[in-house]
Amino acid sequence: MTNTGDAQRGEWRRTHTCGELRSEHVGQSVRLNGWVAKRRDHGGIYFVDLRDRYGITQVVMSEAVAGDVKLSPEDVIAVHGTVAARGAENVNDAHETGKIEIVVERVEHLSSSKVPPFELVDDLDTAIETRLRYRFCDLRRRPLQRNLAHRSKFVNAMRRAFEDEGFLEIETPILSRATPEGARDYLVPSRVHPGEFYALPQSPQIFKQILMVSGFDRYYQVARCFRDEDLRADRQPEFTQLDMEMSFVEEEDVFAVWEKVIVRTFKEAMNVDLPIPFARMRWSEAMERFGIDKPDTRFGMELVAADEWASQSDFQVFKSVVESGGRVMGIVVKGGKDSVSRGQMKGLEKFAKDYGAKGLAWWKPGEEGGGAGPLARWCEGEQGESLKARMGATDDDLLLFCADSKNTTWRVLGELRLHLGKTLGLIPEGKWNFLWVTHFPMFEFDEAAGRWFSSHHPFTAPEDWSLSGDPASLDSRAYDLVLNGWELGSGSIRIHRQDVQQKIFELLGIGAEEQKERFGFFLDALTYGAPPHGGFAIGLDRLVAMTLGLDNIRDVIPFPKTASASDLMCEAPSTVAPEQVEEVHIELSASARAELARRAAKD
RNA sequence: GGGGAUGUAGCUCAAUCGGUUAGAGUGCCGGCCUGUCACGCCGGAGGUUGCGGGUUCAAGUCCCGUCAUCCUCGCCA
Repeated sequence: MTNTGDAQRGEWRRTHTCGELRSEHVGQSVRLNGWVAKRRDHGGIYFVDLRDRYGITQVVMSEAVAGDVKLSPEDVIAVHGTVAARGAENVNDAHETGKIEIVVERVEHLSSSKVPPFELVDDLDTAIETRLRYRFCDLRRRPLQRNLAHRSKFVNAMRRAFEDEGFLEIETPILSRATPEGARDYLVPSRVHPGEFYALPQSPQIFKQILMVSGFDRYYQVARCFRDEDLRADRQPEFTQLDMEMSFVEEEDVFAVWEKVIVRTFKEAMNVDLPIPFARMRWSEAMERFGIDKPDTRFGMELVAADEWASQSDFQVFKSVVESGGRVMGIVVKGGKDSVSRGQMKGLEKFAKDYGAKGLAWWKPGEEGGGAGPLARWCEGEQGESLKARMGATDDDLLLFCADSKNTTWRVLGELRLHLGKTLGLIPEGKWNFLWVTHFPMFEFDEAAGRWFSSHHPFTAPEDWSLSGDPASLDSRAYDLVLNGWELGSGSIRIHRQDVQQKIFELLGIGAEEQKERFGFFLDALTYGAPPHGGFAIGLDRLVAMTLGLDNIRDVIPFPKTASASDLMCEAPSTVAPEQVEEVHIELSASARAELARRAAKD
């Protein structure tokens, strides 16, 4: 074996990748470069599986060649040799290159590897912590290489689709300014302006609206967004949106562009044909039928209103809830008489309580003695028959009810429905149920803060530009795109009238002074010829994860952070030199200093 | 900020009621082997049981604290 230093410069360079060679190449003299995936030493003959991101090719060394070769797993080597056909009994169908192998004449060591912290195999079950610490190894594994390749292909198809629709990709600042509403901002202290901070954008919202004012009537961007909030499986502190905005449009124009883009992307990146148009549903219908604003429409078991029945029943709990303005609703578990045991009912009751229910009333009409469950005694005779009729239930079913405030009832039954859908296996595979949810409420009242908040964001246009009536009853022109119960993205028709925008700010408790201070430039822009406009942004990480069948977005992000927003590989965040802190005019609090001292003492 | 789970060899896990020298598989290292592809056979190395404290004759095991990771509620316009 030789080292690269011995070789003529460039002589080691590959003629083919490790996924490329086939029977038709037999006889050719080739050079391959790659990582040592597996070694099988038979004494007189030595097999190596050579891996790169294109595939795996088996290379064979005779004793004469292998004699002084010393290979470790994950070493980077170059092999010079000849492509040979394998005998019929030695073909390996697991690899696309399995009909051939390389008979090696010379091996060069390009780089050696320490023993990796875990085996770089496809079906790995190593703790995510270790995988993230050694992400450079983890990313070498084929599943992650495939995920990122898929992501690239996906994003690329989207870009081409937007370009072909006449959209321009325009970049907006990462160093921006803090916004009072919404998520917590990531802040960057200014060196030049003592005591002042940039904020990383939660989204390019204001910039893209200003681009509309500037006349870039079709904008899009693959935009990185930052939100300093606690993490989840589908949430990272920095994430990517496919962001877009367009002028002179209404809802259906935005929907039509996205349907075109998504159909094309699914076709090009996955060869999946999606039917369009996607379904549309008003927010109020989504809540009433599914109890949630992002319904998974792949299965039934929809919520059914039982308020009327409740108000006529003798069950005081139900009756009083309806009288005090609450809701009584239920879901029917088909065949639940037998498929849901009494023990499982306990679990469902706890589940319901975890989501705020005071209890879970249930009834199995078919069980002997007029049915089982807490509701059975109120369902005798005609009462029971009318409830069954109303719910569309039979004696084989299980009926579950929640009686509470409107929001709690929706929530509990909506979550219960999803839970049962999953655990009872009611959700069919291979379906892509896209759904536009429209007409979200304009505002929500926050009891704790004692004021109104925008349901979407404060730039969302109202259905009624006059904003007359009770804020609670106003519909907005916000919309979400939902796929199989996941919220993929959201958008709205925006406010392009300065007077209306000011009114909204006032309603949100942002006074004239604060408006000027926070949004002066934006309100100003609206007075220089703002076209009607609207837009949408899709969470790319989620969409890519979904299309790969993953329920965690970590595996479509090359360098994700942990639940405590740390990067285990580069160990961010980190302390910095005291001078660096001073330079940006920052002083650490006593508690921060104490924490640092405590950690330093441990090390 | 709250709740739950986990933490033992490089990796994945086991270790009975608190009781001998903490085991297995895999990986790694050495030897043998000419057709393997989860190669095989023989041998070997490898442990601060996350960290700190406590209870006990005795702690991987029980208690308290702490750290990390995962899931989740709040939060995420």
